[in-house]
Amino acid sequence: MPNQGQIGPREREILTAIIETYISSGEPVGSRTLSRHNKDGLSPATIRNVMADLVEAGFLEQPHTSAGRVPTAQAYRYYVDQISGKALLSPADQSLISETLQGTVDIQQFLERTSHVLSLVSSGVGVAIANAGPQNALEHVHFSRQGPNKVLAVVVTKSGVVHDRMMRLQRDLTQTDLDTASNYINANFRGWTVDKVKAEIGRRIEHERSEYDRLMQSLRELYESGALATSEPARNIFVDGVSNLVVNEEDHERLRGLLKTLEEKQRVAELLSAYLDTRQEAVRVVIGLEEAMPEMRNLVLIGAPARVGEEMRGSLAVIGPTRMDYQHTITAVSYIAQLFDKLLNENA
Amino acid sequence: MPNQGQIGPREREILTAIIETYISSGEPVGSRTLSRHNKDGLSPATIRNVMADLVEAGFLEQPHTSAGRVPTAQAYRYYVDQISGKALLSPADQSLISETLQGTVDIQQFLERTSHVLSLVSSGVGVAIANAGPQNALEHVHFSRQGPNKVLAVVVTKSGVVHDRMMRLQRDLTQTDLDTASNYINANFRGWTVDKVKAEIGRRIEHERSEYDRLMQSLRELYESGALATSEPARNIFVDGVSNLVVNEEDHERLRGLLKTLEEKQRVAELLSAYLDTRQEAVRVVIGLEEAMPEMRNLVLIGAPARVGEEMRGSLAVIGPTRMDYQHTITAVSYIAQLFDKLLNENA
DNA sequence: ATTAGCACTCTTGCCCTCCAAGTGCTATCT
DNA sequence: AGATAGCACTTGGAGGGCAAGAGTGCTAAT
Repeated sequence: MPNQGQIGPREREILTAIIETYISSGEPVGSRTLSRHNKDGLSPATIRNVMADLVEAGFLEQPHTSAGRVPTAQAYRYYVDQISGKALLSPADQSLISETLQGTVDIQQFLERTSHVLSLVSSGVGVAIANAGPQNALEHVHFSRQGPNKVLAVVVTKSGVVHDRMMRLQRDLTQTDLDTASNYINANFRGWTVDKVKAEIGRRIEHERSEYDRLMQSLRELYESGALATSEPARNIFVDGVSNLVVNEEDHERLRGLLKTLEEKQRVAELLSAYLDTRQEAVRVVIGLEEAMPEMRNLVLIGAPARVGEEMRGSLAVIGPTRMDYQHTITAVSYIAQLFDKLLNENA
Repeated sequence: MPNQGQIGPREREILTAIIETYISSGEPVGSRTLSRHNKDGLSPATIRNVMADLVEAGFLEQPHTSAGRVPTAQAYRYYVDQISGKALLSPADQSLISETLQGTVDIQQFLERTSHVLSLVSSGVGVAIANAGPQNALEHVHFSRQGPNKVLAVVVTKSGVVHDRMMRLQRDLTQTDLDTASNYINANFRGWTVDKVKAEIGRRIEHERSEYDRLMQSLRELYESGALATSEPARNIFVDGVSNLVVNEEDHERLRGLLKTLEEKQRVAELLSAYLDTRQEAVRVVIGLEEAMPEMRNLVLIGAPARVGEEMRGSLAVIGPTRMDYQHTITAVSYIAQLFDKLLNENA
């Protein structure tokens, strides 16, 4: 990080102007155009001098000798730090967001709409994830016999997430067996976290070896078929607005790779969890995304964790081009993150 | 349709050769190259004559005067009719497909994997839909109180589809109220189709006006909150492999529009339901997709209905470029459609 | 009926030139 | 000393001309 100290007020102003011009135009910005569009009448020559310094300090680079300057990742980083927390969301966007999110019936739908509206108000891809971690408290389970050896397990957690799972058992259990089992689980373990329930049931069926206890046999059967697995992560990952990325990407091969990655929702989830700390409160802007995934060069992640209910946490983010309206997007993400908790408690 | 009769065996052979060459090369095919690559040593001049006839008959067109010929939609149509039912799926693909689909736990997952594998074996977008029409027979319902005025409704149909829905009621019902209601519904209506159940409950609560019947009040409350709505169609539509389309599309604006449409799964569903008759048995190839959706120019739909269980029907399809390996894709779609019923009955 | 020949058309790639935009440097101004 | 004006230099992109390649239609010959 050379010459960080050289950033005085004049340099900062010019750097900001360059970045904003570049964001809106998409083309390398030169000293002349900048001097024209900028209100304070600095001459091109002066600006050139400052630009040279900024190149030196690592904030700008030039595609080739006689072209304008383009902001580097470092410049975006600096810019984002400068503007953070300054903006207001337009009333239009506010109402678009709250109208879209109002009246959702469950978390999945809420996440889906969140990702959608994120992609609408930004120029990037909207992502919304519920970290369906096993830390969720059990509300109740329900088993229902669907046919010979076929059982449907429904696991509901306090936060309102539903996991349904059709299973094939080794042995055929009657509906009465199943009801006995679910009553047992609900009576004993309501409020426990799902993984603790799982562990405890495992312990009990291990301990209670008597082959003649019908309940224990049923439990064992259900346990071994994975009745309590809540991990179907792909169901709780929503990605929307991929088409937004088409505009800024000229290289077909790269675009294809990018879309492919975004289609593998699991990888998107990894990305978020790598960069978003669920304990942090504010919006986070990650600028060098290509370090984690090379196909994501020139993309930034603007994300925030979101608390839902008591225990359940989620993340939401926009993945968009470095050339994006940071101010607007950051504000939008922050706004939705704040709504998250409130709306879900209201509606669900 | 002018001059359809002009298609003799010679013309047909040449037309087929042109189409296949064009599919594999992607460039307008001229008489010279065709005469070289085609085993029967016809001279370019002869081929030119035939080509002229084929242009006349509407099977070919030339982008400009001195370029080769390109097949028209009519040509693809003809070609597909010729080759239908001729091919075998490669063992590699067969095992890829069955390995992917084996071990699925529920319909959603099955559909998801189907769309994925369809996109893998073709050069297009894989689509799988469960027509969660209200014609499904009710297996049982289950209501569970999640908090003040908050109720989770789970509706399970015979075919194993689960609809869960978090509702907000006007009045607060106790879990006992809810259990009474669900027992009532399960005892009286098991096996009915969901829409008939809905209609009948509507009739009964209308008829039984006594305000003092607690059960009826609960039912009314649940009914009015939409407890029996099974229509969250977007949950049962899976689209995968959009990135495949990037390769063949050079115009960014069109590509963007296309992706946008594909992201609106509802529209994809409309497309399938417009062109696929669930009563038909075989694979259907639709060639002029732009008639229904202008952004889908140069795309074809290769789809088939799929029966699942008894009543439940679904559709699966590939949406890909006109320039695709028809033989291969048709066979794959047909193969998976046949597997559909079998696998789901086995596993679920 | 098929083919060979030929003149014609059209696209593509290439090279060349010109031009606009931008730069760095130096001399000058305040 | 900082800001500006002037100037020579660089570079990518747009446009024009040119030759090559591929393809066509037509006519005449087999």
